Amino acid sequence: MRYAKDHKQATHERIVKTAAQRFRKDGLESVGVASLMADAGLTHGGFYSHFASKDALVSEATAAALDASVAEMARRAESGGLEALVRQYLSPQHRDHPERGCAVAALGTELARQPRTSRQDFNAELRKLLELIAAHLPAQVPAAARPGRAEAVFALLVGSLQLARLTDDKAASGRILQEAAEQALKLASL
Amino acid sequence: MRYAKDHKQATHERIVKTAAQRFRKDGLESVGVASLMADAGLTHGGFYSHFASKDALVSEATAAALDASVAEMARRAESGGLEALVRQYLSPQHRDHPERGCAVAALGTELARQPRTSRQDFNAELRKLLELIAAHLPAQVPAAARPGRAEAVFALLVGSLQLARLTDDKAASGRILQEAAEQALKLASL
DNA sequence: TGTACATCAGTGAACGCGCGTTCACTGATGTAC
DNA sequence: TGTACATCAGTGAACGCGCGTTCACTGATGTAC
Repeated sequence: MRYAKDHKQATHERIVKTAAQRFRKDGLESVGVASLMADAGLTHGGFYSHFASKDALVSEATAAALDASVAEMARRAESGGLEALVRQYLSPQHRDHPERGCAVAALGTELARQPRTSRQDFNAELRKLLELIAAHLPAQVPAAARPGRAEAVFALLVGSLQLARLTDDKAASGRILQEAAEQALKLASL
Repeated sequence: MRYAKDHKQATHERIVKTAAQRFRKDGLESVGVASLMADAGLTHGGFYSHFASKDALVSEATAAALDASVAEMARRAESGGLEALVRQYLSPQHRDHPERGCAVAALGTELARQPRTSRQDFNAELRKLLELIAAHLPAQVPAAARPGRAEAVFALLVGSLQLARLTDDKAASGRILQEAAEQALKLASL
């Protein structure tokens, strides 16, 4: 072959990574194939030698985005426990940079409208994320209660971040984040 | 005038109502002006004698959608307290019918990307909703803690409904709703 | 070592289509005489 | 009461544009001789 053997794969990953950012920043429908490929330093024509359709990219990029978040959250939890994970999730930086943050908080309502088959990989990542939280709940939470508790904690994180992003008053937004962190940790340890 | 004096206003409201449903069902960008007007029994040309732009309709229809939800939630809370509100919000019917449900849960991530000015009316409705929840928190919650607590409770509702809509496993989805209802009521009364 | 060839990642023109928006019009009906 | 006119909510053709997708091609480079 005329290119290094991992050349195409590297390009593929670059497109996915670019898409994962753009989708979280601008939404699934506002990001066109041409503008996306330009962002990745390519022309739009080559897109279809990498993906069967834009939908296929949406499916792959949203799962990749969530996968990266799960990895980062795992690192946080490893070093600072659930509290570190929660405080990072509900930080002003996360609120102000959806393009690098949780794909559920950034794209949740749009993804819910996506056909089931396009969401499979995303859902697998979501299960990993919930297991991660469940594993880092305080020791006193009984095993049987952990999955449900993890879901409630994560739901609170997602909802709070979205409310903080929706609110037009910056002070209120910061208050929501802080309050939610306290409530999330309280809820986790009940 | 050749039409009854409230004729145009009635048409305007019909378009807004149709849009409020379609947007919650299909998202803000998937709903075109022509298809929307057809749904309301009109042709697309007349749209601009009712609204300055599609964005103006988005702004008006999303606020109207949330306003209707707030009214319904107020009715629930009036008759059955916070618990009735929570159980209705986290019901399978609400999960399966976003077109008639809460606009935050249906459109939250898209609305967060909308320009500030387009979200003003929506945000006013959101504040009303939070005040409604705050007013129906248990009596023992001190006044100072109520706004923050209401935000956390609502965030949990929004996040849970979105997770229940995202999950591809129907059983897990139902479990999320039930768990969240318990946790929300617990969180409200701490 | 040097040259000819085959490969294929990436290019860019072109496609049909639906989008938001504009505008000259139609025709039903309230008002004036 | 009957007719002529003015109003204006709603119609539908047309606009430029960007969308997702296709495809004949280019040209850099690894391989074969």
